[in-house]
Amino acid sequence: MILPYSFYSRIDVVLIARELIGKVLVSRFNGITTSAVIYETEAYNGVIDKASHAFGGRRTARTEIMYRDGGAAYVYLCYGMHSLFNVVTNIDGIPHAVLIRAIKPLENSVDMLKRAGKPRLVKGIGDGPGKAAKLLGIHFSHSGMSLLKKPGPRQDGIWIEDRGIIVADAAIAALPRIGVEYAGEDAALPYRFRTELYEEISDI
DNA sequence: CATAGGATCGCCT
DNA sequence: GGCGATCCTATGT
Repeated sequence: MILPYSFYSRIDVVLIARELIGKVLVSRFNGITTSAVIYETEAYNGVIDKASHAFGGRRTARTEIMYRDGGAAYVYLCYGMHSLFNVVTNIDGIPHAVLIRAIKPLENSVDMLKRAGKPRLVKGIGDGPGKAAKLLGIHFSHSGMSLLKKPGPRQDGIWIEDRGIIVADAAIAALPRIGVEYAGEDAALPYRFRTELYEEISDI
């Protein structure tokens, strides 16, 4: 089933980041539907989180998306070349987000390989936030799209499904986030979640 | 208007 | 492990 508003609108972005492990991220662009299992995420805890783009209540044209009601895509350009895909959580006015850091291709991997410019599936193909977004064809111009409804077969869209995959807490490591050294004491918070279960390229 | 720097990646050694 | 790519975004004058 597609994850509903009630999943995204909750107050605990760290819990949501953990629960997104094992969920299936799906995109449909130009009639091509691709999907992948999420196996690494990071929580960004709004205005009190020094690592967040919304720290201190900062509002700009870019970060405005994060202040929206839960269930929207926040996609931004990093290092001038990588689109990084985030899920907006919490309710209108509270800028929580979860960065999707790693995915394992599921359906239509051939199309994902084309996007990645790779000849075949290899370990690590979707390991990294820039690579994950690229595999699914997600671009920073898609920032603000709703994740709450499946598009029609000819419509573009991004959504997340729960397909009943259960990942035990014991299989999920809580780690410090990557690339946020500037965030002072918040850099050490265990807001990154990762499981090794989907790192290998094989059937699920 | 000018500028510094970034929630990264891939290739090189 | 080091470095260059590459350009938007935020901030400051």
